[in-house]
Amino acid sequence: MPKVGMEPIRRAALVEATIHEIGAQGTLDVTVGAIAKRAGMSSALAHHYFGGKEQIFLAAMRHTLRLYGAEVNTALRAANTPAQRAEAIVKASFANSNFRPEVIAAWLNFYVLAQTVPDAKRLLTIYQARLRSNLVHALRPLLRARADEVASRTAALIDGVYLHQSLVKSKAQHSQAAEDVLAYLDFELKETM
Amino acid sequence: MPKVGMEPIRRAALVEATIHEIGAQGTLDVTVGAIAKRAGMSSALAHHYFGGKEQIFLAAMRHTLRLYGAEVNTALRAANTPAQRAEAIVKASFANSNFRPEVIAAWLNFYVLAQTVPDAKRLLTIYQARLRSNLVHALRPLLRARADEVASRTAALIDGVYLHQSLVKSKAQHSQAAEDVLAYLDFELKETM
Amino acid sequence: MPKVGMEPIRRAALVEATIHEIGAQGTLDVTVGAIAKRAGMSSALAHHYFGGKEQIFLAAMRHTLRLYGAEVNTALRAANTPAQRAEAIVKASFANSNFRPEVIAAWLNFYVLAQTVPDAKRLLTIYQARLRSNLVHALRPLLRARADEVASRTAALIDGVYLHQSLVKSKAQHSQAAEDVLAYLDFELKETM
Amino acid sequence: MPKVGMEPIRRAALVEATIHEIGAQGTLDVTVGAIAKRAGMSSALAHHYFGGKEQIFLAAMRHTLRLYGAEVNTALRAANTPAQRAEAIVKASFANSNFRPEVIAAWLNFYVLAQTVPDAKRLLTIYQARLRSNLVHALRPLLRARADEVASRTAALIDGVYLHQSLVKSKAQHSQAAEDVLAYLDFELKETM
DNA sequence: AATGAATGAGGATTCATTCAT
DNA sequence: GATGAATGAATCCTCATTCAT
Repeated sequence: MPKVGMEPIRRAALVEATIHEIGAQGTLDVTVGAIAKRAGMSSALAHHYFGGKEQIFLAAMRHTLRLYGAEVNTALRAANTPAQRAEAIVKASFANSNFRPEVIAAWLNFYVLAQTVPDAKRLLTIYQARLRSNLVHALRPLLRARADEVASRTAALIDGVYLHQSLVKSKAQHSQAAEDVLAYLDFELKETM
Repeated sequence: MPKVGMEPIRRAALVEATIHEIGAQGTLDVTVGAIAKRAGMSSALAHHYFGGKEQIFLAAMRHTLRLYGAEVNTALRAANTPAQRAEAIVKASFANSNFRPEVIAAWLNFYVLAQTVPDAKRLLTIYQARLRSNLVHALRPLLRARADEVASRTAALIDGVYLHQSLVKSKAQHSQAAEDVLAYLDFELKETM
Repeated sequence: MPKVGMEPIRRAALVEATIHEIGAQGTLDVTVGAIAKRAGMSSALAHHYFGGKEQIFLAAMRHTLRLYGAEVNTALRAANTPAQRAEAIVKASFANSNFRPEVIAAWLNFYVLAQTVPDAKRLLTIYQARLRSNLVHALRPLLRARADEVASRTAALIDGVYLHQSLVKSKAQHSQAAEDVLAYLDFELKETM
Repeated sequence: MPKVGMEPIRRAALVEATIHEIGAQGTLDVTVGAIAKRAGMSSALAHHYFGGKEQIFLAAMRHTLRLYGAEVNTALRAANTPAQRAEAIVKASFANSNFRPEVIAAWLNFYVLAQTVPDAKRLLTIYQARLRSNLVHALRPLLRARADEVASRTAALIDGVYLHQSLVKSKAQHSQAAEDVLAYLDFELKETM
């Protein structure tokens, strides 16, 4: 039992536990105690490391968004043409790591958190801006003036698919979801060529 | 002051208050007391009429969905061509009565409620099925086999636009939102003709 | 068990219990639960009626100060000469109802509360001002210019005697304490005559 | 940095920090963590050196009383006549080092501590006895039989002035306070001569 | 000597819900 | 029909204290 340098380990465990707990309950109505228990520690320690429930939630958000961002970046780096770039972004959005029931539920609840907690709103806004920016960048060479419009629509479509998926607790069919959005993109792109 | 016949009035007042309260707080974390106060009665009476908090929420959901359904039906009745029918559905989705901050926030939270409360999930599922069915019905003559796909996409797009709007507390630009989705539909339809 | 008009009864019971509890513990470190229990109700009800611990304390202070003020007024009304008035004030300060262990301990702790809670400080300041004013008024005809000085000193002496008494848990000897201060006053007055 | 011989330094730092913390908060409701932080060490170390919160408080009391005692002794050694001795005691009571806001607040809270902790009561009782004894000793040659009475009164007056001062957060006017009590003493003494 | 890690216990506060009137 | 009265249960958070290193 190491007694030093526990902080990053504990924090990571709590963040992980928070996402799973929110996912399991489908609500932000989870107790710090439940999160801490799942993370294998006392609720007092959770408070010690994060200062409060809200900060725990925010850390979980940051973690989720960071993971998502990393997924997108990795996918982008493997893409060579504009079309591949756009496709990469969409596929990353529905990658296995993101499109799991608990993450979908967490995502939905982050939107709720954003209604109340300014920092949460800020995080989500940044995420949306980055997503749109990535899409515009990929689509500009192909769609010119329409790139903005299509990017916005694609972004909304992605979130809409997530929202729908939150109702279907059955194993999330990520390939299906990705295909759905990709079909739309293809449609737009074929049109132009 | 008649003592009888108050029930429907009280219930309506509570439902109305619930939506506003959820909208104002942006959360389901509203107290029965706050709802009852806004509705001008004691929380005990709220319980008397609804039996519990969950039922109050469900009533608020039913009310919201019913309003939305009515809006769609009215619009549909004024439409004559398939294209007009599709357009009517989209426009109704963003009508003034639906696309207001408090209703948007309530809508988001209904999705959260659906994660926990089976009846809530059922209601939302019914809503989605009806929306899709309406869209398919309208689009079939125009898009044939692709009608299902486009209907699904349109439905997801509508919800995605709602979700995005929940982050922008500024006065919801319903016309803008409707145009957004309609542009997509036009795009699909022109393609075919 | 009457179910209506309980508020004043409950509030009075809580105030009473608060003073006794502070007296018994000798500290402000009493729990709302303990106070409520002593008053025969749940802590939730205590919060319902007072809004919070601080307000309970403040109500207890107001009650104590009001009782003291009443004692003084009653005594003053029975006094005819200036000398009798001064004596009445001192005697009232050490009357049975005030100079009991629990009240003495409460008094001490009110001074502590006043370090933190502005309203508490205000109450104590008002009490001191009134005491001094009463004394000055009584002493002016006898001591002329020295009335202010002697009044201040008498007031400080009264509080000092209280403070000393807080250390002696044995049955407070109020007559002794009153005599103590009265001896000082007599000394001042004889000097002048 | 020597690892040995730290104990007295650490203890002194903690005692000092305790008085300042109590003074700053106006309450005994200070955390060991806050005290330790102010003293520049971990709360674990504070426990290591003192064994517990109560002992830290008691050490702070002892320190304060010892300082006061030293101040009195120094002043007494410079006094030659009985009258000078009495005056010296009073002046020492309001010396700059004692009559500062934080010390006044600490003093008040020591009285509270004495309600609960027997050792604290013992310390305060000893202090009072010593003060009275010093005063009696000084006053006996001048006042004979009345020395006891006047000593008691003076002691009570000193504490009363402290108590009043605890309400006035403005810079403690020690000279004023001392004059106040000295005026009383002069009055008693002139009377006799 | 010194501290980060860790927790159990406790306390203020909130709230849905029940009940007597 | 309507409400004030009342509470149990739950939750966040704090803190003194202990312990391994």
